[in-house]
Amino acid sequence: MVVILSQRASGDVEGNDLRKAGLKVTTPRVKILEILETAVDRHMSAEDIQRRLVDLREDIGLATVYRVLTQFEAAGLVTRHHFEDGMAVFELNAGPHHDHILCIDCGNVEEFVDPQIEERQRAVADKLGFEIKDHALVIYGHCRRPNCAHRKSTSP
Amino acid sequence: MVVILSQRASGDVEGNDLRKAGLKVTTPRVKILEILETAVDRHMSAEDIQRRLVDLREDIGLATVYRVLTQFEAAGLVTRHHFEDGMAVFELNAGPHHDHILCIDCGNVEEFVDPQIEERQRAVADKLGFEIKDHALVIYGHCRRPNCAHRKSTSP
DNA sequence: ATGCCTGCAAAGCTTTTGCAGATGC
DNA sequence: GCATCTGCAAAAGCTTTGCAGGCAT
Repeated sequence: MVVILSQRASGDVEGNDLRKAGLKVTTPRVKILEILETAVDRHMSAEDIQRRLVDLREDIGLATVYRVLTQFEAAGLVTRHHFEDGMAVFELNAGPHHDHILCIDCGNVEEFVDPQIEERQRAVADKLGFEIKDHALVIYGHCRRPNCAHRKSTSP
Repeated sequence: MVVILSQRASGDVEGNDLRKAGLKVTTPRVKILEILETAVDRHMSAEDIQRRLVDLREDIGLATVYRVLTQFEAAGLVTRHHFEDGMAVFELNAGPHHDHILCIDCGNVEEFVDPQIEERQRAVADKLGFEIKDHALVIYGHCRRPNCAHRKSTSP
């Protein structure tokens, strides 16, 4: 017996996500969603994504990338982060909330959740009389990856 | 007996801070430092500061404000934050490290430190093999100030 | 068929930079 | 007096918007 595990025509699952979000299923949207789903680095800037599109021989303008990402954000499909380098990065919303720790040298981004931190934040907000809507915790540091400082050397 | 508590000619303390930072004591620098020291809201954007300068009848260009703030940042006098609204805000470095909680409605920013959060961050970084250089935690929410939603109504 | 999308180009916003004149030391 | 600093204007980078044509439904 053979079980077909991932019978997914191109645009199938993505199409459903898009339709659920009330968006027409178009090439730019499907492609961008695919890129975000299959990205090695889950945190991409608009330019990163467009570079990827160019690689894939997709003729999609940067303006469209921004428009699509903004729509995705509104639909809750992606989250927009502003790390300290000014440029916005987008991340597919899969799995629950998490925070980020990123390497100053190579740009490596890792995700984590710490229940105690989450808990203490609620306590702090409570004490100060705030009703938490959202929060962003980013730790900056140096990672110990073998190929770290990679980006440092290629773009000095 | 009379003790003179704050015998500070204009530019006195600021001048020392500036000289210590290796910066010439000039009008723009002194004024901007004064504004940051006396600000009700310790977190100001470049534009906020320039508006203040205009109020004080100081003819100082926005470019200079940015230049001075960048120098102050390099000298460790101020910290530049990028909250999620895109515009950078600057804060005078007084007192130890702290995190921020800010109101989505009125822009009210409060500061806090939570030893447990700090501690857990070190633990997380350690587990993931990062050497922490810095971190930014911002909680976004709704505050319960009597005059909250103030900014919401003035700039809709 | 029609109303939502896209590409292109142009504008918008914050921030930076070049240059000639001004200013602190 | 000389190097540093400032003001102005122009440029730069990221992101958004206007418009005419294209595409999904």
